[in-house]
Amino acid sequence: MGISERRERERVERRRAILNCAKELILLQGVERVSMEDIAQKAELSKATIYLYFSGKDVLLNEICEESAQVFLNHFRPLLETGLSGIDILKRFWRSYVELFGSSDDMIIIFKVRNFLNSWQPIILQGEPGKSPYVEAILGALKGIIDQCKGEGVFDPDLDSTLASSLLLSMFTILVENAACIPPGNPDSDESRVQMQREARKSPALIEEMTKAFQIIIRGFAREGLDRSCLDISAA
Amino acid sequence: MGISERRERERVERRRAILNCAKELILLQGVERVSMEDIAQKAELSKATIYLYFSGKDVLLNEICEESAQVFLNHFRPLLETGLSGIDILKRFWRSYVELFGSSDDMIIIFKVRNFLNSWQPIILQGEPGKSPYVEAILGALKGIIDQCKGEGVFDPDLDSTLASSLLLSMFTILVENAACIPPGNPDSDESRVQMQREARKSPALIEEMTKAFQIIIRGFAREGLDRSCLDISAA
Amino acid sequence: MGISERRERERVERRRAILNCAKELILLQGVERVSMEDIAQKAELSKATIYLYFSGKDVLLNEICEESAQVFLNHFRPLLETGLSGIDILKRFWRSYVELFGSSDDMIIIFKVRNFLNSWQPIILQGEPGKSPYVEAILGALKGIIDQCKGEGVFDPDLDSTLASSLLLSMFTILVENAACIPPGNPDSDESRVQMQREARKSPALIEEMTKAFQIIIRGFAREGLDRSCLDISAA
Amino acid sequence: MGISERRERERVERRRAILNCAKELILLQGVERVSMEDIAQKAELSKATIYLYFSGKDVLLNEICEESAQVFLNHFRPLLETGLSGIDILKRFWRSYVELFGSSDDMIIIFKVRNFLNSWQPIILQGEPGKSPYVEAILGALKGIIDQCKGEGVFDPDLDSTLASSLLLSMFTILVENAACIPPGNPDSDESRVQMQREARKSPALIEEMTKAFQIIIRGFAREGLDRSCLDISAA
DNA sequence: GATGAATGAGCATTCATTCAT
DNA sequence: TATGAATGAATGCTCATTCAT
Repeated sequence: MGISERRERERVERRRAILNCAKELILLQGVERVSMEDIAQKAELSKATIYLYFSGKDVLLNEICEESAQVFLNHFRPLLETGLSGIDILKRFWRSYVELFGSSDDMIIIFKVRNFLNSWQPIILQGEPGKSPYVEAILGALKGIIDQCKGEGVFDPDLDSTLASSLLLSMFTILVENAACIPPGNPDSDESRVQMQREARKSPALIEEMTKAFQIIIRGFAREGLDRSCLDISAA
Repeated sequence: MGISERRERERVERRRAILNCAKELILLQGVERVSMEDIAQKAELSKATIYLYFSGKDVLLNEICEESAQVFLNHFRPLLETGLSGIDILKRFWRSYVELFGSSDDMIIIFKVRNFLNSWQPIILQGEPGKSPYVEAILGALKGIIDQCKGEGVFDPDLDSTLASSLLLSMFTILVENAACIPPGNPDSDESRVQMQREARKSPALIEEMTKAFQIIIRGFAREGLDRSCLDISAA
Repeated sequence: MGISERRERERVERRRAILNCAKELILLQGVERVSMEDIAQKAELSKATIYLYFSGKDVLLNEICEESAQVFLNHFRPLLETGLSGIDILKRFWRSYVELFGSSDDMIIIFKVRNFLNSWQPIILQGEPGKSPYVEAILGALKGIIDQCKGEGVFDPDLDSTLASSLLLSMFTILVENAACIPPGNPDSDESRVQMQREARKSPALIEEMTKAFQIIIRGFAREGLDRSCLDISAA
Repeated sequence: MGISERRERERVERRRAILNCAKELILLQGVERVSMEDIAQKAELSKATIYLYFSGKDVLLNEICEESAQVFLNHFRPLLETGLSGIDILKRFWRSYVELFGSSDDMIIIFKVRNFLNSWQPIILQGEPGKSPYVEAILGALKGIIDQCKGEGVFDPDLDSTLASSLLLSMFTILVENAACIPPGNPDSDESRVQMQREARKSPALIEEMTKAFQIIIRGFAREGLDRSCLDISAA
């Protein structure tokens, strides 16, 4: 009776297992160094089995990206309906980012994979719409927040919100790329290197650095003459 | 006596020839699609000969990057000794960037290759120092300009100039990546696609877009309360 | 009692369903492009189930061929007991072939699959006898007709009827292979391509071409000095 | 001085060696079972090296076919300029075929590979002209001979020479396919199987069989009422 | 100094077949 | 009886790098 449900559950779990292995490897070696072979080995499956769950490498990578994007989206989406001011939403959006950045690998994954998949395509304006709905939802949400800030007189009314959200996202990408190679020490093993990176991402110094960068961009968005204190990210 | 000099000169020329061929191919196909085979063929040399001049592909790419960085550096370095104010230097630095961006391929090369090489290394804190002196010199110069702006009370005194220069450079990278895929038309051939991109890079719309992005970052750097008009990039 | 019969009936029907799906796919994609996966999907069964009915791909294909051969056989077998002269039987045999060729896909199936299966086995002397009884029955009937024609003084008494029937069958194979790639137009979809081919097989031009080829072979079989008019296929 | 010549010679020899290995394997296992890996192994080279000489598998196979076609062409081309009657040329053409069939593997190769390459394309009317010049030259020559026979009143004036040459070539293909699997014995090894086949191709029985088939087709081409003795292939 | 030749290791993808349930 | 899941073995192809000449 529950047999098909169990099957379905197992299938979903296996899917997740593969995705997790792939994520792990991406963190370990970088997207461009991960092969289907590697993923299969890590997942203790045959290569062919991977293709049972994902029709191709690009699909798998996109799925990974989407999964992480969904995590991010779920993490900050509630903010959008709080009735808060745009700048407050943006501040909390940032806090979400930093939190996830420290506590999970998802932020690293999103931007690393995205950067790889789109290495010869613009980050925004993907060819086929709907292919990466969650990533696009993040972009859309970000743009919405910026527009709200403009509407509320916090951001420069002449600010191009498409450009602005693109800039922000790009900044995230760069922060991720930088963060991904922070530990300069001698990693005993691959596993430990990932662990070191995870630790490093929680370091107050790094977070402060990142926040500074974000702060700069936000200030750049601001309306002329605005009292800067209301942009202060560190403040609650 | 002049024989060894001629040898050396020829060697340098050959080096440059290889680098130029590689550049051309990078523009034509994108960094990740260029193989040593391609470069050798274009340079009308054997693959093995390439290895006589460059110990490996990464070294070759780094050198390419360096060469373009040198061009850029030479282009704006005179500015540094003009005795102008920091912000004026920065404005002219930007103009240099835009000029070169439109007239030569070097800006594309620098950032495309850099982005490729460092896809698993930090843009800033490279492992072995001194490996990319020209790129670092640009970074240094940029940092110097920012420091000067800080000193002159134009930029926020708390601005982390290392971070700031890194941010700027990252922004350049993104602009380049975006610009690289602008022509959405039907390229008849690879050659014509490169040509289309070259044309596109001169388009006022693109330059305006880029300038907006730069402007945002600069505003983000500014000291609180500063009259924004003095940051206006478009102004002379 | 009726239960096991129903079981058996269902089994037979399922078998046929699988065979029909496979046939469809063969027409759609060509024998060499059809995988067990495709067949299973089309039959709305699992791959493993297919193996419950057929011990392997080659057995399945052979069965397909047999089924079509049976259709052909049933179509022309009544002729054999009509008491007609050999040459008249042969003419009607040909008419049967052309009719089936135009109206069903069986002729295409027989010869395409046969050609594929035997690409490394002789068409005639198969290893294990009795493996393809219907195909052999066709060959046998053909041989019988030719022998009758010999007996009736229409065909060369020295004609090797085994060779002759083999030649005829080979000719059919070639006609099928040629016919399979007739529509040079732009097929909107696989389905429409099959439809186009079905239409094309009814075209008078193609039938005339095929008849010419058949006529040539028949003339080659004829007894020396025979009045050719009695070999005229087009005549009733 | 002769160094580059030696290089070139070696290159040509290597090319030939690869082609010969591939031919051997085709005879041994059939075209469809031969992989680039197999060829490399047999040639005692790495797979990559094969790609140094042939840009792809299809190119390699086509080359093999062309080489054999060239052998055939060179073998019978002198006939075309002898001023002989069409039917005499055809007879000698046939003798060329039989001779080569017995003494070399080329006839087997041509028709096996051709049959494979064109498994879903018509034998005649290839897509891109000039891709297989030698094969096309053979077809053309055959058509020319048939036309000459028509002109000389030996063949039916209504004979469609394109169809006729296609039929002949198809017959050759079938003879080859059949001959390729003649030895029904137990081959001790792959090598010995090929050897057995080579022997079998010289057997008078097989040659007689083939000649009969050819004779039938030729008779089918003949003008009505023609004295058959002049078509006798066995006669000088 | 230059190069033709060679290659090992790798990659994404496919497919007939098996087996526990 | 039926199947979901798994896989081993291929397959065509690429590329940075090496080395004898």
